[in-house]
Amino acid sequence: MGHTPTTARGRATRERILDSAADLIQQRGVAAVTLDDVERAAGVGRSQLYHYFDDRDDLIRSVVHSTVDTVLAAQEPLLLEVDSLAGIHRWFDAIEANGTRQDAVGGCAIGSLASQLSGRDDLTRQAFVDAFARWEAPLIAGLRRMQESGELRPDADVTELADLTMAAIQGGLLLAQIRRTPDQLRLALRGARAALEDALTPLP
Amino acid sequence: MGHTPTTARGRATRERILDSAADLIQQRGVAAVTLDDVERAAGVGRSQLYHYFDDRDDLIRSVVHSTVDTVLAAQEPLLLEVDSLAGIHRWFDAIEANGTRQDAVGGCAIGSLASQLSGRDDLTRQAFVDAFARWEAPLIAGLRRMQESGELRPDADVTELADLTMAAIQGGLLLAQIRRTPDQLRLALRGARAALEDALTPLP
DNA sequence: CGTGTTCTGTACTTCACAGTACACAGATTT
DNA sequence: AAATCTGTGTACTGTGAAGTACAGAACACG
Repeated sequence: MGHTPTTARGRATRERILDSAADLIQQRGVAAVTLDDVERAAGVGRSQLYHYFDDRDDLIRSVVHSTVDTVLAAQEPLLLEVDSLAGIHRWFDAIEANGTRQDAVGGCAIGSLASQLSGRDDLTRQAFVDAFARWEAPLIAGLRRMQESGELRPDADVTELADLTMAAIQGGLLLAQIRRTPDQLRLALRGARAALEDALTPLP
Repeated sequence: MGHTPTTARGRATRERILDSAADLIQQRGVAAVTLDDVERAAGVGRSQLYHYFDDRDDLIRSVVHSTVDTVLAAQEPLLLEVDSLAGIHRWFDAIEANGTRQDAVGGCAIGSLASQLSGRDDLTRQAFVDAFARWEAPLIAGLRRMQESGELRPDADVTELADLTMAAIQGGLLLAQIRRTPDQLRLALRGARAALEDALTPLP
C-alpha cells in the first residue's frame, strides 16, 4: 500500500501522481505507461513513487480504485433519480452527453481498464466485478421502486434489465472508442430503452 | 511483413507461431506476452520469429488480422442466413452458444484486442474499424433484405439497428468476461432483440 | 531554535526482453 | 552430387525500464 501521506503537501503529491498516471493510462493504455512517464507528468522524482506506492502494480491498482471512485461519484447524483421512465431518460441523456465530450471518446474509463486488466489475476478482476456491482446497485434499486409503484410490470426481472443496460453502455462506449464517433453510444442505448419500455406496465 | 513461407513446412511453422501467439494474447493480454513465451508455446527458436515477422509489432498486427479472419469466418455462414426474424434468432442463439463455451468467457477476441490496441496508432485502430465493418456488413445486408420484403418497417434505419446489435454483443461479452458468467451475453442481446422487434412491420 | 519525521532529488544497479549474428540442416533444382 | 535456396537452433548484445541507496530539503513540534 505504500505510505499514506500525513501532511497536506504529501497528499497533494500522491494525488498528483495518481491523476497523472490515470490520465496517461487512459490515453495510452496500461502497458504503454512507464514510471518515468508518470514522474515527468506529475513533476516528481522516483523516490516519491516508491514512497507512496509499493511498486508499479500497486500504483496501477490504486489508479483503478481512484478511477472507479471518480466515475461512480460522477454518476451517483443522476443514478439516484432513476425511479421513473423520465428519470431513466434523464440518466441516459446525461451518459450520452458525457460520452459525446471529446475527451471521453476514449471509451468508458472503467470498461477500458477492465478489459486490459481483468485477465491479470483474480483479485484485480474482482475489483471490477465490485465496481460494476456498485454502479449497478442504484439502478437496480430504482427499477425496483418503479416495480413497487406499479410503473414496471411485476414479473420483470430488474437485475436482468440492469445487466442489459450496463452491457449496452459498455458496448456503445467500446464502439465509440474504436470508431471515434460518439453517437454509437446513443444507438446502443436505444436497445436498452426498448427493453425497458417493454417491461413497463401496459397502459390501461 | 517478414518472409512469406513458400514450403509446406514453413507455412506450418508460421501458422504455429501465429496460433500460439493468439492463444497467449487471448489469455494474458498483449502486454503480458513475451517473444520467449511465444517461442516456447510454438516450439520454435528466436530465428523463426524474425524470419516470418519483422519485429514484435509486426507479429501483433499479424495476430490481429488472423484473429479477425478467424472470428469472421466462424460467423459468416450464420450471418448470411440473417434475412428474417427467425434467421436473426438463429444467429443470436449461435452467438450465445459460442459465448457460453468455457474458453470463450474471455470475451470477444476482436473486442478485447480492440480495446487493448486501438489507442496505439491510427493504423491499428483502423484495422478494427474495418473488422467491425466487415462483421456488420452481412447483418446490414440481411436487414435491408428484410426491409425490401416488407418484414421490416420502411422507415427503420438498418445501419443503426446493426450498430446497436454489435454494441450489445460487445458489451455482453465484456461483462461476461469480467463476471465470468456467460449468460450476461444472453441478457445483453435481449435489448437488441427488443429494438429489432420494435422495427418490424406491425401485424395487420 | 533544534531535533526528529516526513518528504524529495539524483544517481546507481539489475534484469528481462527485444533484437542480432552466425552456423547448421533440409529441401529442391540442374 | 554440387550448388543454392529455404528454414532452424543457439548463444550473444544492448537497452529501457523497474527498483534501490542515500543524501538533502521542508516541515512539525518541543
